[in-house]
Amino acid sequence: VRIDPEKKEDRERVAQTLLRVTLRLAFAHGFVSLGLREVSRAAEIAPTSFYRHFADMEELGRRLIETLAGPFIEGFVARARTKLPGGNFALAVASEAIAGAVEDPELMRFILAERAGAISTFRLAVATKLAVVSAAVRDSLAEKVADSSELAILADAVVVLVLEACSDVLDQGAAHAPAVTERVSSQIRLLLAGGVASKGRK
Amino acid sequence: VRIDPEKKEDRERVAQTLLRVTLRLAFAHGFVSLGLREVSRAAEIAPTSFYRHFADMEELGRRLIETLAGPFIEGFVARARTKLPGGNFALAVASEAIAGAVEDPELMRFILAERAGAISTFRLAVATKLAVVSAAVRDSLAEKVADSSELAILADAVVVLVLEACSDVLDQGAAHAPAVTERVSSQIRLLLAGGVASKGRK
DNA sequence: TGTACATCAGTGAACGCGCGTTCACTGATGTAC
DNA sequence: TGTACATCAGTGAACGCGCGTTCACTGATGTAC
Repeated sequence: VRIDPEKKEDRERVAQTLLRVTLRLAFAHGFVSLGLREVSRAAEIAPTSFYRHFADMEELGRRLIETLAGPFIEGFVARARTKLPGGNFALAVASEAIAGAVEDPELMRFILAERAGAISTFRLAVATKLAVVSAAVRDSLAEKVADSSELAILADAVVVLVLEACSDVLDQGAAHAPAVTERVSSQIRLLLAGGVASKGRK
Repeated sequence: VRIDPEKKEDRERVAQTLLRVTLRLAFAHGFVSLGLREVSRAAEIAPTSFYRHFADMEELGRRLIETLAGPFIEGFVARARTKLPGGNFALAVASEAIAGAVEDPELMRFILAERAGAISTFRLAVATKLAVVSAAVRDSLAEKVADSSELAILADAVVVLVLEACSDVLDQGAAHAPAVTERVSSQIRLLLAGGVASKGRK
């Protein structure tokens, strides 16, 4: 017995609705405060139908990270790559990440909140997704910074500053995106200037 | 009718217990997931007694930030100050903050989680407390960095990096505190090297 | 082509449970005079 | 000193409510032959 592709699409659509609706509700009150019934109600399905898609809210949360947060993060890394060559990749990542935060604030808030939240499995899963960004920044700096241990801490610092900028944009509104981008760009430039200078010293 | 100082102490002790117990439970499951009955049970008082101290969980949360998080943050700024003069204040803040995270992981997790969490009033309140750190770092750099706008973004970047280091220590355990301190110190040094270098350029 | 059977998303009823909150009461302590 | 009264933290009983979960069922669709 094979699966009808049309039915599969329907099923997938409901699951996506549950994920999206959860992000919307989590934006206001936080993911951990949400219940299966609250989410089902907002998605306009019966509470019992929830189980056709997820075993519980924890699994839904894991799927949020895997199917939405992961691609979202990889997306702005990919877009930053298309800006090369000829630019500073770290600055491109910052600007693309901020654009992502403006485009999908609910998803960005979820990533920021769970990255620092109390649920350790979520923290770890988000950190794993963000490691992609850190690695990409590291590669982009490999030519400019000789010391490989310095390379890693520079890249990680860049990622942390970029995430902080995204958080600022969420709090201050999309109108402040240019100012926040300018600010984080300055921070990254200063940081990298230090890294390059330290190479020069050697 | 005046208040007996001894009774006042008793009352204060119960309130402190509620705050402490909330931090302990929030460390595991997150503050927003906690209920008044759960907290009261852990504090070994009747659920109805909760109302003698706080109107609801939200007020308890606000008091956590005001009476525990605030002094905690001011504490490591103050300790960093005593290390001066003769040292780099930003590095002292980093090392004292990490020491604070090791000493009181539950409070540090609460600060980190609510700083990035979904409850906007908590985010704002925590940000206000952390602004003290940023301002202190800014003052300490005033002599080394000429440009005052650069000064502010440098100080803010330092604070963000320090908080990230605290988060790393919570996740990796106190044993890694020296390594994490070393790492964040390097990041701060590179950042400040860039700041000082940019001053030299002008 | 028709018939019997399998799969599976969605559902309503029902369950036991823990929640936040109100209420009236207790008992220890302090104040007035 | 004694007596009457005020304050106030703590409590147990009780409430209505929403929760997560189980269950048996429906109906649409796909497969076997």
